[in-house]
Amino acid sequence: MTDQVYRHLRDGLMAGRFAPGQRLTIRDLAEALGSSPMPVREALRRLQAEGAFEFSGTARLSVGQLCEAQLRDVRDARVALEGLLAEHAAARMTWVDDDEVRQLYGRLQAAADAVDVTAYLWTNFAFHRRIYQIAQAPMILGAVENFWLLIGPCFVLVAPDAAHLQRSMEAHRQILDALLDRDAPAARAAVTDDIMQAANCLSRVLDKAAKERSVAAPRRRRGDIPE
Amino acid sequence: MTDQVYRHLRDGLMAGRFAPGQRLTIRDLAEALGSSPMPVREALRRLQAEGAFEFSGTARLSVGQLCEAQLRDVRDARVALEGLLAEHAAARMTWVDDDEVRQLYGRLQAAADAVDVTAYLWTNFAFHRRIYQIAQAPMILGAVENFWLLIGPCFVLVAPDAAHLQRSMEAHRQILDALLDRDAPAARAAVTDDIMQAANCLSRVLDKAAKERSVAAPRRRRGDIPE
DNA sequence: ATTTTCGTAATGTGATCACATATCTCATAT
DNA sequence: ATATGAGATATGTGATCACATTACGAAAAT
Repeated sequence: MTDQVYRHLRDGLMAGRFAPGQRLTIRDLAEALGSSPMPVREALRRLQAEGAFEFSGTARLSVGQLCEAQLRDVRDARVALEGLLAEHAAARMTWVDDDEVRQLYGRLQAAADAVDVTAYLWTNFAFHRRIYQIAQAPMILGAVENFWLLIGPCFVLVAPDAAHLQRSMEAHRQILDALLDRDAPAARAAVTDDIMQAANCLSRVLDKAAKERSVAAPRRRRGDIPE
Repeated sequence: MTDQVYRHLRDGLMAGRFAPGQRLTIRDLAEALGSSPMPVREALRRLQAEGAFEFSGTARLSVGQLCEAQLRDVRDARVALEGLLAEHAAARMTWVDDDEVRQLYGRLQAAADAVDVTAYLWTNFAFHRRIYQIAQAPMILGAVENFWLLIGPCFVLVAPDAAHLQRSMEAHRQILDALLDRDAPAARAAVTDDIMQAANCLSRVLDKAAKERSVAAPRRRRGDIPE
């Protein structure tokens, strides 16, 4: 049942149901999930190991939040790893995979048109995951999913930007085309574009948010919640 | 105190003090470390999340072991990630770092000459870690260290191969030279060589071990320990 | 009105216990 | 001698409890 809690939290993270820095308590989560605190503790330790949550040393548990430098690191690592997976996927792709990837692309387009951010986030990860599974390199995919876990909460902030969703769909279209053409270099390039675009958009949004916050709340009071 | 247990196990893993597939029990570890089973459980769950241990679903806990395909994945991921870190390290390197890296190189050479495998493994990771810290990309370094955790136990098998140790030192010499020259492409190439060489050697040793095992013990009895 | 201080409530941590289940051992049958 | 089966042991899991520490909030002093 620890796994059940783990899945729930992991899925919630990727779907953007947690805000960066949001505070949680083990007991509340346990009650919400109808279990004892113990499985929640173990699941949280596991997610802490993956960097998704932070046990702030002292009686404080919160959703992890990434600074600018960390976002840059994640972006670089994703470009390296997902680029590799995209190449392999293009090389190993068979006609059976074509339909599934096309179908996922369609669902992604639908979510983008409906501007349903949670659905878009979820489908986006499913789209990429399905592609990378074709590469048949589960260890690398695991590392990549760990990074997704970290940026999941951040992407909620990008949500309201409908323009980014459509721009992102262009990159996804290029990924799809490259895969259907079995063009490995093009697949890597398209995935790189997608990641870089998302990172740029996120960086812009965070900058703006930081500015607004510094104007609205120039100094922090004692009991202020970090986010 | 969970962290204490975690560090102990993690260090032991990297130093090659655990054999792939080796079976463990929570209670034994707790007794050996002088704590209750609880911290051990949490530390193990954390290490399971990183793939270092396997909770075989059912009352079975063992050190993770990698098959050939997984070793290939880890190799590819390491080339991608550590190559990136090596480039950044060469770019950001200052004269202060030169001495430290040189010193670590000296200790590595000493361990190689003494054919002290545990010391060599440990110093090898310290050498690479120190270099990658210069890259100032802790998220990427974290992912890389996770991979080290997985291959740590495997490298014990390579231990007896003194020839590999000296060959590996040539690659390390090239890494050192590239860094001192602030030559990013050369640093990446040298690190790639190092990783590929180690992977090849490991692959050879595992092939040979598999063959010997299939000859020596053609069929497995009921109570046999997998390794 | 702001800052400081102190008391209370809450939270993570560790320990112990009970339980379901798989594993191991030994006896038995072939 | 080997294979099979049943009893006993051991192991991971979950729950509950006690505790140290910390964060929170109200009250008081400036």
